[in-house]
Amino acid sequence: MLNQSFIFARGMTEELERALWAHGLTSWDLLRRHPAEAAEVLGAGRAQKLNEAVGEAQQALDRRDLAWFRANWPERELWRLWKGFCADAQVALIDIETTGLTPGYDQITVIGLSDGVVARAFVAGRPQPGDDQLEKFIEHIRSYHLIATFNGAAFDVPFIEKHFREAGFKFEMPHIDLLPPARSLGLGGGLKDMEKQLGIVRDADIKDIRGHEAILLWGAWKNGDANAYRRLTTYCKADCVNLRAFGETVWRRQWDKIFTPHAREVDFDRINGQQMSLF
DNA sequence: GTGTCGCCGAATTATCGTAA
DNA sequence: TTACGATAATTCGGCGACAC
Repeated sequence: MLNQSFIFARGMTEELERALWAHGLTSWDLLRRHPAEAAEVLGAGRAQKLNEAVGEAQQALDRRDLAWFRANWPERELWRLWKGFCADAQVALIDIETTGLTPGYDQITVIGLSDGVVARAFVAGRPQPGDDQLEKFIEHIRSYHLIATFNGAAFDVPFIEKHFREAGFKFEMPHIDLLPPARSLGLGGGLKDMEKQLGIVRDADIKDIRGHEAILLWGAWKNGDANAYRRLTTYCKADCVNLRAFGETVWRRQWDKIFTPHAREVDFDRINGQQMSLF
């Protein structure tokens, strides 16, 4: 959970964070209410600095300062924002289809955008009824507080920002790229391979589509094949919707790895830190 | 005060793997 | 097939502890 993390503060390490959790300081609130205990773990100077950093983060969270989190939260720990940063419906799950791999040379054909329940497709050229013009994407994305992708740090985000560069568009909200945290759990391959490893299933008619086939489907649609259009947009939207279950699983497994084994619950008021009990 | 050592974090470099 | 971010490995610099 976001407000149980201290790793964002300068000078913090995973070891120190675990030591805080093991001493019962398992949230921002507990840390701020028990500075003496924090000083026991970190030393007075570092504890004071951490307290200030937590206060700054809490203020940024209260005023929904997305830019603060984008600038100050360590990239490799952004997956922690999955819980506690904003409502699920404010997390934009994004996937794109393109004509190739090179931003600036290849073109975006479809952008899929989902809140995890429903998905819409923003399509280049002439979208079919029910879908939106590609250019409408930047209007819709502004209402979200967090974006999540698979390998989006290297692919989707630079592609989208390059496409909308002339409109002055850049993502202002924090971005969770689910690929690195999934890999650190021992999952391998691309998104579809990882989904299989996690038991996440797709509809039968699109389950075998891979990225390179999206290029062929786009070409077929340009030649008038309406079924290719339907398969392409369905595939793109399914990639987005599935990111919800994928992200939930990755987050849960990560949290169970780093937090659950180390954290202890302590009733500071009752026993003055003399006795601990396991969660 | 000076020099050495070890530790830690930051910066740099090389390699890997994924996206369509 | 290319670009780019993540990761691991390596290097560098700052700092404190210690001995002389």
